[in-house]
Amino acid sequence: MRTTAASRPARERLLDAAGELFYESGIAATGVDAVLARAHVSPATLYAHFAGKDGLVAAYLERRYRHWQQVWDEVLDEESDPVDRLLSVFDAVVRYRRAEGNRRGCAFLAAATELPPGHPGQDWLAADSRLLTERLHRLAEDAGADDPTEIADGLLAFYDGALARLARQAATSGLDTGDPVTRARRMAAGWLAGRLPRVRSSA
Amino acid sequence: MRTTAASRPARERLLDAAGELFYESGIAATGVDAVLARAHVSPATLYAHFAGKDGLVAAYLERRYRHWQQVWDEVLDEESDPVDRLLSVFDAVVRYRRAEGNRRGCAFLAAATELPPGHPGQDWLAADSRLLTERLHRLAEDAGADDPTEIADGLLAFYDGALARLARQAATSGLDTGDPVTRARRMAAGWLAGRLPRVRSSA
DNA sequence: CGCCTAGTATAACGGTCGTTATGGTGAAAC
DNA sequence: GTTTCACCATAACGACCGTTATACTAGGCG
Repeated sequence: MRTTAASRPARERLLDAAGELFYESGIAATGVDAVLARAHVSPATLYAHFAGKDGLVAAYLERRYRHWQQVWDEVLDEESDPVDRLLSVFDAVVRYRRAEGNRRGCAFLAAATELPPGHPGQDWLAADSRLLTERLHRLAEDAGADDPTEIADGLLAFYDGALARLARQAATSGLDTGDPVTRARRMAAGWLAGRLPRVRSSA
Repeated sequence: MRTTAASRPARERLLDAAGELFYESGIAATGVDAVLARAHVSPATLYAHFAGKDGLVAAYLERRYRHWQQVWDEVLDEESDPVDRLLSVFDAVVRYRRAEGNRRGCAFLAAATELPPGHPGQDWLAADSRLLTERLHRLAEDAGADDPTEIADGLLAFYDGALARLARQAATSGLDTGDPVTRARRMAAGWLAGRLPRVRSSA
């Protein structure tokens, strides 16, 4: 193997470039040529590793999904209080976004509006939704909620609200009331307070 | 003028077709040819009425903005209770969406992720955000809120959450807990309850 | 050495994009 | 009745899209 002067292999360079460009400029708006140029990869190599652009898009979403899940896992391991564990989804978003400079909003929300119905990347959007609902449901059970489904669904409403606000901010760029995610966490904490059997006050 | 056998003039036919296709299939994914074919309009006519596709997109967003504002006005005229007037934004969305068959999510949220930064349609996205924040702020003042900015921002969080959920549903298509907008209204009403000086219970 | 692998560079493919040009047509205005 | 205006249909434009083909090259390994 060559890997071109001790750099990373072509497949990872492609994923790096795709992750940067798809996220920054949108999936549809980013041409294959731009990804190839940024990754310093020839067209033949791309199509040897992925099933065309759609395959690259799916791999890009898969990578983001796994990374996001991993960050949430880490945050979750640091929390012991059941309520804090429920609210950890907001802390995970804060940490996830900080790692890439807090620019733009949720890649999955953007992809949900960009990808056509049959696209292979849709599987990872569904996986993201499933991860959110199932994990929140389980954490609500652990917190002793009477109706875990309602708790999970309510928290998801706050979560989605924060993500949509981030997407809106990109266009508005006006005066904002701080970080939408932090604000959503605060509102969710208040909403949760009266709704769980026994609550220790959370940070 | 011809207007082609008693049908509507070409400009309105173009806006009708664009409104249908842009909303249904996305702005970037819809070619000019598709709009022309649906509107039964020749290319020269389009470019005589609009400044290219970008101009048509901006006009499409402007039309949606004005219609949305008008629906909200109507709903607002029917409400007298200050709290109901604050929550009218959710009722307006329900009515607005019902008029077009409840398909897909918010066109402005989708456009916010699709349009590049300098696009002429961005003005209408900003106008939408401004309408929401300013009107909610004024309604919060009318309701006698101590901190109208906080009330308006909180309601906007519920509102954005409902829209993002709609966008997510298009991809997930799983079992849903009823209409996200109605659910957001219920949560917002509960959130509002303890936060305003005097509250009559609202429907 | 010779083979294989993973990669390179360049070029072309057919298709579609947004846009413009050309020439024609029917109805209203003068 | 001629002009004028709004619109039509068709075709072409250059640019870019995603994709494939061709030919070449540098290490790893037997």
